[in-house]
Amino acid sequence: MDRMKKTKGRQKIPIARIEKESDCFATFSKRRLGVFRKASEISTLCNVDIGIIIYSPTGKPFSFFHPTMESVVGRVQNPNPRLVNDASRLLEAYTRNRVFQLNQMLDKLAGELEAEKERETQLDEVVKSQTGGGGQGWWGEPVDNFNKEQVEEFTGWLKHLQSELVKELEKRAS
Amino acid sequence: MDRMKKTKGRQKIPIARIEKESDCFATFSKRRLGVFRKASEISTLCNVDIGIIIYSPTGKPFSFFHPTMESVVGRVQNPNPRLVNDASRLLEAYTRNRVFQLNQMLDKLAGELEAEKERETQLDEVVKSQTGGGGQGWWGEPVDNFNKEQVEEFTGWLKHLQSELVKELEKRAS
DNA sequence: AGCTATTTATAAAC
DNA sequence: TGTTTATAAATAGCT
Repeated sequence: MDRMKKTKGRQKIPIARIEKESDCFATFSKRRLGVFRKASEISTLCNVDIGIIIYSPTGKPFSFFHPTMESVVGRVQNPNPRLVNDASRLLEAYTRNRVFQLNQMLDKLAGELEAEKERETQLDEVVKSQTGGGGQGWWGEPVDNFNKEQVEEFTGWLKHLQSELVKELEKRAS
Repeated sequence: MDRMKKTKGRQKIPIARIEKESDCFATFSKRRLGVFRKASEISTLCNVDIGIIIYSPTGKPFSFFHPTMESVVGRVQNPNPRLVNDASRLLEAYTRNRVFQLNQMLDKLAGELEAEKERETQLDEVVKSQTGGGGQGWWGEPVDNFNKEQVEEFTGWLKHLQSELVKELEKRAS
């Protein structure tokens, strides 16, 4: 016997702007996850790097990177890096510095709230060892004085620092 | 009467590295299109901006941006497009994403502090300690989203730094 | 955040 | 690469 269908099931919709706001938000949430899942799958299946940035209807940014932002942007794993990627690395330096600042500010503010907070985090160690605790950071150094070793050190340090920062950020965000 | 089925149809596969190269390539082509189609759909349906960069198994980059790269990274004319390639743009978007999130956390934390004045003083201190009390460089700017001047300044800085780094890398290669 | 009926994506084979 | 087919997976409309 044919019982009443519980729902209409999935319906075909035209690929055009969804005007009703609530429907639009709902669709965005579901499909964003769908896109990220597909991205994750292809990166696993084919062992490729992928990065996605998407802004919600309210303007909030969401991102997905696999396996890491660095691998997508910097192509560190690429055995034949091209010169153009160096621009990416430099942007990465900018990013890291920027995020570093923000972390410092977060520390400062959070410290005001929680009084004596433990200060010897892994991140602190990394930063300390790099800045030498003394003068200005690496960004204060004139570019012209870069030599081979410094360039290598620089990129290696960025790589390391980035992973630490990302870890730290994830921790703080949760 | 049941006739022989022409094909097995779609089969379930585990989401794990496809070892056979030809299968991997075929899957990549199909799924890359699938991801881009999904991206296109969500951007149309919800009128949102999205950017994707994906590298093929052979390392070739493919990108999808809607409606334009500029809109995704939220920035206008770049003086030197070659300098900042797709990956760099995506990185910048990532930066924005991070900065956005951190700004939100900062706002939340700051809201729990009482005086706005006090907050600004503290931020100022952090910035000062960052820059060694001296410079007024872009890295010393208060936390905020990029504005036009910053972007231009940064681009100029990047251009200079990149040319220097390229020189170094060329030296290193010879 | 769940539930289905249905549409859509895609693995296999050509 | 492109096409077909049968089945797996995603998701629109409801709750």
